[in-house]
Amino acid sequence: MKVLTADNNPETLDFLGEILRKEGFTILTAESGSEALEVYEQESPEFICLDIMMPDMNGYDVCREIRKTNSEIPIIFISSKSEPLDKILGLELGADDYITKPFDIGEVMARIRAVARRCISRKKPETVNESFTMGPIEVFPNQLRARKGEEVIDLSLREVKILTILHDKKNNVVTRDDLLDYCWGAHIMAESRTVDWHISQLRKTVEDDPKNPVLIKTVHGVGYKYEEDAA
Amino acid sequence: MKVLTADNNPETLDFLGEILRKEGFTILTAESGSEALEVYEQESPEFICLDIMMPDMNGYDVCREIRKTNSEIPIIFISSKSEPLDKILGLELGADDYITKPFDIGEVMARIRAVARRCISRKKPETVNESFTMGPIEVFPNQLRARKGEEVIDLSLREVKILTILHDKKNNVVTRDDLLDYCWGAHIMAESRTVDWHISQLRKTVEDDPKNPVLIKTVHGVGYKYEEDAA
DNA sequence: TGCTTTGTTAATAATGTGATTACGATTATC
DNA sequence: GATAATCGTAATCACATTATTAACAAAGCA
Repeated sequence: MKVLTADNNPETLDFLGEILRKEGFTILTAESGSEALEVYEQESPEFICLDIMMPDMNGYDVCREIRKTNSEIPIIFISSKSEPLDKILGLELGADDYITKPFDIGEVMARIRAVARRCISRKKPETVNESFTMGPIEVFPNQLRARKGEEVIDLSLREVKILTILHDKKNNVVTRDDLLDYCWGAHIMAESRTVDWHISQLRKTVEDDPKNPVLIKTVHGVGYKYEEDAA
Repeated sequence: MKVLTADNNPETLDFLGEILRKEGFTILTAESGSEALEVYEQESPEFICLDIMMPDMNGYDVCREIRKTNSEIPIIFISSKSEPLDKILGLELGADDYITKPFDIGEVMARIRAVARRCISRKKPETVNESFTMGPIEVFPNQLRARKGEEVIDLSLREVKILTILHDKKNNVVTRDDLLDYCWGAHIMAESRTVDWHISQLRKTVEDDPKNPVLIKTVHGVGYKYEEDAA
């Protein structure tokens, strides 16, 4: 498993890295916030340990940046900032744990394992060709694609998520709140007509006749649903 | 969300409970390890906070016991044992976090939220196709549908709620106020013939002969009722 | 019978929905 | 590096659906 550790102190980096390597991890390092982001982009680590006080970009911002596009990857802060408010901020930014320096290396490992257990073990095997069918279309979630007859439809991540949850909850009504929770993340700022807009867009690409949707039916006053047996 | 907190100190329990309640959680408490297990079995909480030093069964053992059958439920230790080895043990037993007393309540909340974010949000949306039967019809609340023989009837959310409460209180009279409370929300403005109208509409779709209702009988001067054994 | 309660209809009000448009942020292209 | 294209979000409007109310007819009860 590839672990990215970012800390402006090379010694800490070495120390942590050595221990982690012994545990069987592959280590990527960064000595600044922006370097951390670069490595993240290029190497796609599966786990991130972040210091907070780093030159040119602090750990909070790195976390915020990563969480914009990736709510899955486990992030742990390891910082000498030990005030409760610092910890709260870190955790609210979407980190999974916050460890203060000086740390006990055993505890760090235990915490990393605890977080990894939660995040990694749950990861479903990413078979590229996984698919499910919804009436006339076949959706390939990992490819962000769908196929309708001969036609290939490119989908955005969000659209795939919407289709996925509708498919998972087939025949049941899915409320807008549910959709926001599952497709956007529970903590989005405002609920508006955003969901409607996306459904509308989706219907344009997916439905044969967007005016008379077959796949995504609207349930007035409640939400949307997909009916499996709409023959 | 139901949270079980176990601590042998009632004051800690009260303190934590109060805060958690303010955050919108439903609180279950236990003052000993065995009590915690009992409550866990009976109430199926979705989140557990465990003290370690408790009479008759310590938190480690409670955690171990629960993890034997449930690797999903988030567990957090909140203990005054602050040695790294204690923390490591707790985390290796399958806990998701370990907080030492005295704790900062904000940090505790942030950590609970962080863990919950991971564990709960990932929960697979389950398709629950529950149903109940009322005489000749079968109602699927989550689908906003009913089936009468071969016929499928689409229902509005309100209609489903009306049917549900009538079914729940079978053979008892449900007053209009009850219906307003349950189907509209306790604080609505309207106190009028609105209920009657909805019942009327419902009978049209649901009853074979709306003039001679079988499912929804009116009880003059009181309200409506559904009789289970109206053969 | 006389009074109250309930059922039904239709008019009106309230709200939900989807298309269009516009905007900001990010990414791609030159 | 500046400009254009794209994507997600927000705001708005027109339209459709649903809810509420009033009015009156019908039914229940004393």
